[in-house]
Amino acid sequence: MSSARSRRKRDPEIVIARDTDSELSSSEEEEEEEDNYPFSESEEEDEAVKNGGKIELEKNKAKGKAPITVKLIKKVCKVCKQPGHEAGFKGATYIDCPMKPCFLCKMPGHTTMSCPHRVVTDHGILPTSHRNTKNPIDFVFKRQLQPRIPPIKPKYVIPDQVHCAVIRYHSRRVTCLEFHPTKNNILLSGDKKGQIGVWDFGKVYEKNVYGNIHSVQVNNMRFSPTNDDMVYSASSDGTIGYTDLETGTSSTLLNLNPDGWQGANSWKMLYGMDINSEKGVVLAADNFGFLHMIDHRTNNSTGEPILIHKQGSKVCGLDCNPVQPELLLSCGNDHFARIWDMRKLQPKASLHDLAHKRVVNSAYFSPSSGTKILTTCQDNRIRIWDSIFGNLDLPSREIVHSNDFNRHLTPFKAEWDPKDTSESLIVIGRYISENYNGTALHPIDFIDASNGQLVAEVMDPNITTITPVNKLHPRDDVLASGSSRSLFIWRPQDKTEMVEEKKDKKIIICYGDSKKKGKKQKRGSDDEDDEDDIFSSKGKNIKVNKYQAKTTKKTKT
DNA sequence: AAAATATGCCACC
DNA sequence: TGGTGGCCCTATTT
Repeated sequence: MSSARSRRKRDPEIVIARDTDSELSSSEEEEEEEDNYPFSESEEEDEAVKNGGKIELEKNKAKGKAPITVKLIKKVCKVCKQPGHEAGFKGATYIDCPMKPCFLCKMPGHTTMSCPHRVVTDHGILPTSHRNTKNPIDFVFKRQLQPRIPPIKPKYVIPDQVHCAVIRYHSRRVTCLEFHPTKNNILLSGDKKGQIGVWDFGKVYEKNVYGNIHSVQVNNMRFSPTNDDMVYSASSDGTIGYTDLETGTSSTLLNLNPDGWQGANSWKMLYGMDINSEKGVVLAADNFGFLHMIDHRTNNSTGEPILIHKQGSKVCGLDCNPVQPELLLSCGNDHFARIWDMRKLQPKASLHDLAHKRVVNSAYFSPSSGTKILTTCQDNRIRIWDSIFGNLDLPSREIVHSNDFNRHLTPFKAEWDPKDTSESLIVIGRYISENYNGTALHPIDFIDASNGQLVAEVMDPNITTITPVNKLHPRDDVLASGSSRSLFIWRPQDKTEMVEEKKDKKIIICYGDSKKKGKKQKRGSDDEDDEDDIFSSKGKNIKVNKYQAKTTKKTKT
């Protein structure tokens, strides 16, 4: 029990609900800095390395002394297998393999530690050539649309404090999030296993998990524009589900694998999905490059699938323009984001192809005017096109940002703040960690897309996992994050404190792990009788001193 | 506490 | 193009 008390002392704002787990090892850990870092100065070792390691040295034979046998295991870098250096974490700081290009900007000649994009506040914008402003449409845009966009940027409100959380809510990692269109405290979450969670984070304890909708990962969810209770979901099982959140009843609107498993080469998966309410269609795209459409009123598919990306390549995302219903944006594994005219949907008939260097995880029109485009690419760059009416050959800005592909992680996607009328604030999780007072944490970055400035980096010492899934609330100053199997709700610090004065404190609920859940899977919804498991892994007792989201400076080591 | 494993999927040949 | 190998700051379990 003393451990629980001491944790509270360190982190007074967090109340652990249902703390049945009393064996939290009190945290004497960190800062032990066992300096065994394998750059040994010993002659023997140097020689050993020269000789290719793993050797036996026999000394002083001639002098008749007993032979000294020294066995050395060859120390090689786990990344490049070369001796002389080692890559990996040293404490909370990751040492790159010098033989590899920089893990952040991908340029050779330096490592991530010394990458110029790592330490600067503007995250390294790469300016592109000057825009062509002679375009007449651009002129119209500047006269008619631009005045609506306020010239002065609002002061950003950053939700930087964990307000509440459900730990290990899902049994597999979270893949997508969606806020309810009208109920402010309802968050939908999809996971790798195909389950969809409905969480009332206002009441914190109220949650529901639907496990019967999909058999594998949910890639996208959208509420019906005509009925708040109904949700469309696209899954790697090749189906679009249509679920009533009140009753849990679900129907399948589209099934791309009606004949079941015929091998990996033919199994279709659905990724990007969006709804065009003007046209009354649900759009979804598969991993073979095709776009599928479903009539939203009859719930029947309309027409044949259309090839919109390279044949056989995955379409990662779809986005309908919020202002111009004729405009559709897609992105995919063929390294392109494409702008489409809905009236002219046919192969190779896109209005524009936005070239990228790697897979494009996401592409979004800006939320209010629909005139900007934001993409997230696996080449560790966020790209912004400031006007779809201008010259689209090159992005207006490229922002170097750590959001690599990793098979174990849900792909990173930069998301607009839907409340920011200046259409500049974006949020995206960061892959690489920073050393925050001895703890490796992966922050969530708020970036001003208009200039590449890092506005804020938010993190919580209890969240040691990478947080690739983030969504900003459409109306409130709330950030929802999916990190591994857990969900987090962030609110601005000052507001949180106001709430705390009159109400209780932040609550973190913890549920049992997936194994335990297996025994009573049938009940699907409430597993509250499961044993709690409070931050059971490394994060629980980390000592991190006060940090400030807006002005955080990394502790360099 | 090191090692396995779950796994998808992208890059590359 | 299809097959194969990597897997270069994962998370979790054993």
